[in-house]
Amino acid sequence: MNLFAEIKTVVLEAVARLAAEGVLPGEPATSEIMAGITVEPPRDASHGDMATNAAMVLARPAGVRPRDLAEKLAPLLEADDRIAEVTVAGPGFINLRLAPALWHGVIGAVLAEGADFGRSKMGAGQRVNIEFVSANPTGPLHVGHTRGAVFGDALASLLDFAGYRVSREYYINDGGAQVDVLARSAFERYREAHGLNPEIAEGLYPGDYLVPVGEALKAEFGDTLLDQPEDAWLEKVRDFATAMMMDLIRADLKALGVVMDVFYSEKSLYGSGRIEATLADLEARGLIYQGVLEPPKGRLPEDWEPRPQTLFKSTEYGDDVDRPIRKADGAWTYFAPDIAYHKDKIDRGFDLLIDVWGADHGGYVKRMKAVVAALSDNRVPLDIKLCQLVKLYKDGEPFKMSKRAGVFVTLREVVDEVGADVTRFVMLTRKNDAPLDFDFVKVLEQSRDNPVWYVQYAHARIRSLMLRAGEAGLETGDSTLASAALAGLIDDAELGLMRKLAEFPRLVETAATHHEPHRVAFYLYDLASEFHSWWNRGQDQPALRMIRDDDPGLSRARLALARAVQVVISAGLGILGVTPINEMK
RNA sequence: GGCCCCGUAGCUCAGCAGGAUAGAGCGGCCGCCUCCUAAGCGGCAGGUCACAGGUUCGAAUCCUGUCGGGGUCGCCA
Repeated sequence: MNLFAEIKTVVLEAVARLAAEGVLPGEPATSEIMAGITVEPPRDASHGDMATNAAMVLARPAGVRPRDLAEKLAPLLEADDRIAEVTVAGPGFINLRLAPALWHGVIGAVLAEGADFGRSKMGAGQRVNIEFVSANPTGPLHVGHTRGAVFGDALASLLDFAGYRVSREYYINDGGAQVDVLARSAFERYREAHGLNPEIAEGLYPGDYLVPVGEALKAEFGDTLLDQPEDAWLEKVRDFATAMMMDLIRADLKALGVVMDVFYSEKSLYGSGRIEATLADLEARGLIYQGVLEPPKGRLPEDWEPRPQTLFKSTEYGDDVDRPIRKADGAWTYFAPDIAYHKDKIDRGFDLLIDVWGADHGGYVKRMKAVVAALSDNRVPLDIKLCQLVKLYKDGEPFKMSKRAGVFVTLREVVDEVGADVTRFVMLTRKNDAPLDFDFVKVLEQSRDNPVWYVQYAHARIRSLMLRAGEAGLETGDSTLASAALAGLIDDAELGLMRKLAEFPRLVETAATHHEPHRVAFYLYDLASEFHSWWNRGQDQPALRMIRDDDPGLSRARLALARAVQVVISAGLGILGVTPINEMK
């Protein structure tokens, strides 16, 4: 149920009737113009429950004045039972006040639909591939990855809720030089496991998370690799260590509540002919050539020298320069397998691709979009969401990470310290492209400026309320509450809360179209705020208390509203992957 | 220098598909617990939405330019 969509159809029908009666002269409104018609909550609640800009949008093509058109639309709208009052305001807004019963109906819808309230068919079953995390398999996930993991996972849930068929995917960078470095690093730990002194040379991974890998290598291979030249052991050790790192990463993700549908190996592309075939495809379109790039503008790198190389003509699709796909030594750049990988996603039939990257990869957005546009003949959109840095604090003090010493704050440490639910919610309290401050102390604080706690508190309060109601002899089952007579809910706080609940389905759709799960978190904060406010009105005015010993009917109505709030909080948290709590500790 | 992101209250940030008098939290000041969780609520103060143009009936929102902050810039991923 989406009340805004429902009322919008009323508006559109009224417009159609005017058109049929010839009241809309001039050119017939195009579908583009019609799409500009909105039905929204007005910014100022005193204007009414909903406002539509229909008259202002249609006035120009019709060649009439907005207010005149609004005056003609008004009586048609007022004729509908669901609309109690229509006023024309400002430059031509039509403000609608809905019949209270309509708001009351929201409560019924929430209680009937439960966790599915707000679920949308917007996506129409389109298939979406969301690739996220995709960290190099060379060590445990750290905080930066955590943000991407939470964002991608919540976005996936959001799109699923909005009616898309979603696949969560992780691209394993197991084909490049970094996994050879991993192998060499692990080999030193293998030597260490045999009682030898490891030589962690500059450029190797020093972290002691490789110590168990060394032990495991010893268990697997005994001492058979010890005196062998690198050629003999590199591949074995690399595959072994990569597999162990992926186990580690999978476990880290699981601790955060993230489960991937697909792990896609970069290495699997090598030797399969897929890279060559994809590049041949591009070549057939005239998009691959040998050429010499202009040096970058401005400050020239020290070792710059013009060099002919194999280039992809990404400028054909909006990039700034063409991009190399082979290194000087003839090996592929990382871009080449990435092209093949995205081609594979297109071939698997997805209608929409989403990549979630760290902001430091921003320079690669254009070339990736260019290649997907080229390979899909502009049919498959690719949206790339960049996640900004996470800055760590401990009670206001910046928390330094030293990557060189292999000391960095891992996903696991964050989750162990504050829990997966808190981690997830906090990671979504900023837009993805804004930097995020994460304070280990403040995220656990129990105060209003900690949104996680504040939202959870509302949920727990309602739980507590239901227990109280039960003790007072009131039935609190959903079916009982769903049949409550709601006409007594007329206080501003109550109507406001119902309006807020009615916004949820619409919010889900906007958040989904923008690929912005943080909007759900902000909505929940607002909803919680309105609930706390309502609660406290009962503190000030006993007549507004939710449990009224003298009026079981009204109590039931208010409990139904409270329960509906709880259900929507729970549904919203569900999208974010956060478990609602029932009791504050 | 090129490209990308950002610039909204003292601070941290929202701003819904361009809509009416721009919002919240923190900090400051003033109130509310014999009462369902005061871990909360209400109120007051605080803004040239970086700046200048443009499109529009209407711009914090879209376009161009300037300034400021961050990221990134062939053979790392």
